[in-house]
Amino acid sequence: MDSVYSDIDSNSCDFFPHTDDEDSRGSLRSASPDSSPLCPSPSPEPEQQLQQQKKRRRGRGRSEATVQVVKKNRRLKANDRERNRMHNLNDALDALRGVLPAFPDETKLTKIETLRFAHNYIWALSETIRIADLQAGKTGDAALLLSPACLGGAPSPGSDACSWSSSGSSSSSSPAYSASSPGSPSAPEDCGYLQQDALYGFRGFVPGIY
DNA sequence: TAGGCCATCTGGTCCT
DNA sequence: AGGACCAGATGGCCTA
Repeated sequence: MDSVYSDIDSNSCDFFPHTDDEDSRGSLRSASPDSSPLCPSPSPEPEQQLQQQKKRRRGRGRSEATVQVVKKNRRLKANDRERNRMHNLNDALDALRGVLPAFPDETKLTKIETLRFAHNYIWALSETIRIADLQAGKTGDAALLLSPACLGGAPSPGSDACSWSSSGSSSSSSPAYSASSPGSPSAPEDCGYLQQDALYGFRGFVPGIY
């Protein structure tokens, strides 16, 4: 709309130097503070001050300029909160990127890629567990395909604690990216893509749930 | 240069 | 009333 705040915002990213109270007190000297209608300005100008005071009494207790400044300050404060909120969101996304298996020599995942990859990854892990359970039930062998550390807490960022070993054969350290839609809860019985096809294909992944 | 991604601003809505 | 959350708009940066 207007670029009034563009300069201000670039300078107010790191901190918000003053509060609403400070603003209403400090920058509203032209318009008298709303908190003290009975206390006139120290140097009463004859005509304009009287008119402003009349305006104040007529209105809701605040002059137009005061309302504008208060609005502007609220907006700046809201901008600051929104900025921090988005920073927190980005921090959480970074933490998620750190937990996910890293691409081999690839650029940082975008936001949407991170979310989709995490979705696929969780789904693939759960599939692995499911298959492991099935196989364990068949053979009576309780061999786990994933280390218990992978099943319990979150792996430390960048660690290999959850190295991909869905079958133990052709795993390498590559993550699994399901190119098919993992949104479907019913996974196909043939889970070979967990080791192969699912890898590196998620950028073309068309999610069904987004 | 077009398109994708991102950061930020902004106004609206909901919640406490 | 104020804060959190959300979605749309906008402009900058980067890459194919």
